[in-house]
Amino acid sequence: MKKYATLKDIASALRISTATVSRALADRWDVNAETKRIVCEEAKRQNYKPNPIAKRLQNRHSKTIGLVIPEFRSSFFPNIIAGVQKVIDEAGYQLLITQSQESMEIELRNLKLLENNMVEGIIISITSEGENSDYYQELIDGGIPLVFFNRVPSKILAPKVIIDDYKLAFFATEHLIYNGFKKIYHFSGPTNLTVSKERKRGFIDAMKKHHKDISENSVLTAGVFRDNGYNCMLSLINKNDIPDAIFCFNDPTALGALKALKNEGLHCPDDVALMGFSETELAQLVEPTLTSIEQPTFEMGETVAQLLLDQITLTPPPNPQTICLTAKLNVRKSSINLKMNG
Amino acid sequence: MKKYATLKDIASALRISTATVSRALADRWDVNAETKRIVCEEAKRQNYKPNPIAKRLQNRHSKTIGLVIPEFRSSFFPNIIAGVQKVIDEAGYQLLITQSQESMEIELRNLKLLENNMVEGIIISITSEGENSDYYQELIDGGIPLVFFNRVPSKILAPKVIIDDYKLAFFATEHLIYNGFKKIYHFSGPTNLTVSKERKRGFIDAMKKHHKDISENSVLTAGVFRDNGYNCMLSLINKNDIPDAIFCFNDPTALGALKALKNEGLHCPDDVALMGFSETELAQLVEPTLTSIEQPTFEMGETVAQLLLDQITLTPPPNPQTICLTAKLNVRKSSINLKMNG
DNA sequence: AAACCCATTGTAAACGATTACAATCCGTAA
DNA sequence: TTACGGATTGTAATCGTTTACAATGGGTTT
Repeated sequence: MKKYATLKDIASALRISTATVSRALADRWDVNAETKRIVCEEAKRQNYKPNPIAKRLQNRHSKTIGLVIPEFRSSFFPNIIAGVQKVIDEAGYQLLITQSQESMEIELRNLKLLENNMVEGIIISITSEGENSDYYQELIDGGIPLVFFNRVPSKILAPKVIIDDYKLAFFATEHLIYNGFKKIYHFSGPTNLTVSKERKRGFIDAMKKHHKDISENSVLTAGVFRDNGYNCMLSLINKNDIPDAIFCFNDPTALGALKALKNEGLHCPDDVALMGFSETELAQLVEPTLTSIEQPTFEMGETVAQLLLDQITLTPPPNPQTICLTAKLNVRKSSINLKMNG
Repeated sequence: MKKYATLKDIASALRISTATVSRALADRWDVNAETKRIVCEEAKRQNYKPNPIAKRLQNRHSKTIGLVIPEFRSSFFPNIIAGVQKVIDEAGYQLLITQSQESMEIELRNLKLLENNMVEGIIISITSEGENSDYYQELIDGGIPLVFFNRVPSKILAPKVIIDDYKLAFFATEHLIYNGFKKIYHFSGPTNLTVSKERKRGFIDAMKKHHKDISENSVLTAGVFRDNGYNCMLSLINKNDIPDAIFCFNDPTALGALKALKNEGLHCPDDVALMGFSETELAQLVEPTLTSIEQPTFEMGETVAQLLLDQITLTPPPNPQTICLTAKLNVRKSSINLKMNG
């Protein structure tokens, strides 16, 4: 019936106390060398494995941290996970990964699941649906530090790792302007996300700076998925309101737009130039290759993990800071003005 | 100092025993309604959350299962995770996800990590590097059931979920043959993986059946990554040994080959037709779109999870069975013979 | 010989929850 | 009045491990 051998089993087999067995296995100085040998032998014989649950109950920390990400279908989040894992591993912590699938409800369930597993902290990028702000705050108040990255909530005071979405969107837009495109549109992300707002603001300010026409039609709310970009592009085509270039919220929406163009017999960048954001692996594989902003994903993972570890291990925990990483623009074929550059 | 409120805290605040508190919170019949009310009130006031670790220690199971996958950069494994998660969730279990990054060493570390977390079973797809067979057996013998999918070990007796790689590789090859391609090559996977062997066998048998030339040059060992396909293709081009069509081990290698072709100014399918396997999302996005075998990933996840739950919950556990799911061939542009079909 | 130290081991409490069993109180039937 | 049953609560053991403290026994010092 019993699956595991316990300290008690070893102790009774050797007719000594569990305390001695525990000490022997921990290789403590205050136990006889010969006793150690015998205990270790018996432990091996019984295939003893310490019960980590009992250990945790004893020393009251799980050495585990939780991760909540919206999805891992694009290469963006997996790369971040790799960075997180590296730092976490080195610190002797374990990582519990969950996936919210862009749903607030699943996110909430995941947070509770992690809480139930007594994680010592949580790293999270919020869903495109919105924030469970109340629960974030509850967790923090309850002693479980949260650290946000990429998609961060506005109202919560906590460490965050982001890139300067505003500046990069500004650059991206200027890139399109400098390339000679006239009618430039923006497919923006979910309205409730800060990143969406920032990128949109960057777009608008860049357009204004260069005195480009900008109407209410210039910005369309798309979303985060490929379908969103596809539908947006399609609606523009149907309205026959076709821009020279589009700065898309992210790569999936840009790829969706690209697909719509192809389906309707239009060409990129000849008819419509496209530009993505966040640099998924696909950007280099599609035809034409996609201009995009490359975020330092691995580094972002490392940074956010380190911030969380600081919250957990340092006393008192450092004040929440927002770290802003730099990203870079990768120019590829999808944004090159053929009319202008030959 | 103390982070969490415990039963004892509530008990002493109300001057009753922890037993009563425990029973009240569990909403048991044998406790006074008024007491229940008071206890619940006090619990809320102190923000009491039951300690799951203590619970686990008590009832001696973690209600957690582990998952080890090689990577989640392609959409293949993420889809499987979604299927697993659905079944697991419904059964009231939790999922601990780990990533072996195609490394035997990391896989071993992950297995130990899961073991230390007292998972009640493990779902695993082995790395392309090889199998930790001895440890798999040790875990199984130690009472932690393993269930394999997709990439399965040959020597271990355990439930498995696969597709009929042989048959599908056979079909895939025939598809190329029927399309009129003459010189057909195969980029095979890592030699130690069963799937590699099976797909290769399917390829060879199909070629033989149709009396196609097949030399030792016809099969090149590539690997699982895009780079592997790229390098293989490049070496063929450099040797000027260019086939009409290539049946690739998987989509990444096919995409790598595609990239090499493009770089060298060759065209697909005009010069070389390509065919992938396992159907990542990318297949439909690249130019030309990639013919591939579509595996029922979500269903595979559901199936493998159910097999594991059976092992855990049923007594006696059912005999290990190997379930073979069916897959389908999605014909796209990369394998259409333009010379033949106009 | 008394006092003390050192090495080694055991005892028992603790971590937070659950639960078999016993105990208490009150009302009611005999 | 006694005894019994039901409702409610408490006591204490248990899960597997760690650890403060006490205990033992032998050797050394004075």
